[in-house]
Amino acid sequence: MSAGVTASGTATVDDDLWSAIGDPTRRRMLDLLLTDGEGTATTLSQRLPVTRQAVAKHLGVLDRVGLVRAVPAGKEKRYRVDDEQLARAAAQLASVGSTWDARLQRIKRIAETIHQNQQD
Amino acid sequence: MSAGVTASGTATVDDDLWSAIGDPTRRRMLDLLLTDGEGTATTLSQRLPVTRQAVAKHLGVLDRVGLVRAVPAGKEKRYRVDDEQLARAAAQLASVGSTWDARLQRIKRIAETIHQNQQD
DNA sequence: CTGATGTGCAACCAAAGGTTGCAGGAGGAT
DNA sequence: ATCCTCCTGCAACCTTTGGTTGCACATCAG
Repeated sequence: MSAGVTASGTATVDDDLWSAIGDPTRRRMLDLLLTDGEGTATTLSQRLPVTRQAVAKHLGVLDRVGLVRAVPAGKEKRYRVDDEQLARAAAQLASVGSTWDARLQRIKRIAETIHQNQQD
Repeated sequence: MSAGVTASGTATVDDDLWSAIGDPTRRRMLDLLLTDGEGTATTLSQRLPVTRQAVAKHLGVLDRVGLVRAVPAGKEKRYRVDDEQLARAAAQLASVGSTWDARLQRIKRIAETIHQNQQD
């Protein structure tokens, strides 16, 4: 059930990764993990408007796509961001963004060309 | 129902816009609209693995956040991408991506500093 | 051992993406 | 005007997913 390529075959985006970072709560969790260095389901839930169990599920999702790694420490289970995977995710975000920008530019350019030709 | 700022107060991301572009089907619809220039619920659904009704709902969402604009043309209702809004969305994607990158860099730098201090 | 604290699992709820089915409006052909 | 076709819009329904509550189990501190 992974993904690959969009309908137009340009973006080459991993849908699993996207849906993982598409959720606002998960994005905030990543933010917290980045700033704090690490965190458990309990500590994260204290700084978020959701319950510990919800956070635990999200951590499961993030762990499954590899954005986060669990480090069991006795009683608790500390989670830390996987740098490489997050970098990959960030790259994909930037990629899609710049793809859109590029197309918008191209469209604008074409529009201007048409405008010029009509003036001839 | 808008949004604003993440838990750490850094990103300033519009959650409505994010959730709009977070859906893979909607992203592909935007792709198609960008490449084709315009499209109706029917034409888009023909090039996507979902039904016309599903596409119509997505167009509703995209229209609500302003990423797309409807242009009634007699029998059919043509949709076109709103350039400014999509540019805004692209900027936000790039913003979050670069924020993550920056934090990863900072963490890496700190780690290296600690490593150095330990060697003293 | 006893009491906190942290985790894990299960049942349950609501919202969202998706489907089928059907009624209705706009054009083209006769 | 009529009929047929095509596209849209609305409603009911299913499934997944983000979220909750509740409870059982494990681990550390006293």
